[in-house]
Amino acid sequence: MQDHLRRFKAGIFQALAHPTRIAMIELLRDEGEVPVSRIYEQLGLEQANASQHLAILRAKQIVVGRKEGNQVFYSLRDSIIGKVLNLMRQYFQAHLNEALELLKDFNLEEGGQK
Amino acid sequence: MQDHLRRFKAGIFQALAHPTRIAMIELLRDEGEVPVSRIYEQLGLEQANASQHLAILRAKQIVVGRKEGNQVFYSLRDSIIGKVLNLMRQYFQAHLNEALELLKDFNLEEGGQK
DNA sequence: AGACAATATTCGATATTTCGCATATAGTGT
DNA sequence: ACACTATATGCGAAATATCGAATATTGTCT
Repeated sequence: MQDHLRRFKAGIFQALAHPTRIAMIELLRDEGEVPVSRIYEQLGLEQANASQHLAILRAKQIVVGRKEGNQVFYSLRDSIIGKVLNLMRQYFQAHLNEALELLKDFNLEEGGQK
Repeated sequence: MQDHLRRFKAGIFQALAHPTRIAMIELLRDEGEVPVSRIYEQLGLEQANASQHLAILRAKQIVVGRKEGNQVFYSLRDSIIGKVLNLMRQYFQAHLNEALELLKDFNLEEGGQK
């Protein structure tokens, strides 16, 4: 019973657990409602890739799409998600030093981006 | 530049994106500082599995361990993470109906737990 | 209906995550 | 040093996530 709830929450976090999707959410938070083209152009993504990530956000209902003629306009469904990202920014700032260390490690591990 | 920051955030969310780890964080939020044994007994986990999940939380510095004699006591490093989970609960409640639909789908897909 | 534009879905390859089991490390007591 | 307890780590298998390329869907215009 409790576990279902936790799976639900974990699912939301999973949806947030990708840099591209975070960028998308931040974009929607800042710009309101935008067409898909705006999203992948702004973020420099392949159209298909953007659509896949949007599908994930849609599946978790973090984002909603509104069809208008040829295009689909996306927006955040609930400002709470935006707030979560704001809290994360606070968190990041609160631990800036450690975060920088972590970043260094990340980048070392990966060498180059994929 | 921005991307590093997003990777950092995504990494944190990734760490939160597992029901077991959410349970752990909620336990620490509610009980303060507890030894590992308390964690895996309370949550019904294998000792090794609990330790692996704790390692992940430790790597992201969401959790800190304090050695005392034979045992290691864990606690949340920053209450902001607890707040994030609280926000998530708000989110869950705000969209209870849709959430229930999602849960149904989840459970259908999986059939049984793994 | 046919051409075109915007978005979505499918497929296959590669990478990452998760688990259980086995083993390793570190601290305590004799 | 040895046994014992608490916690951590390494390994291999199965599941999941990610990407780019190709294709499908849906809407618009003529």
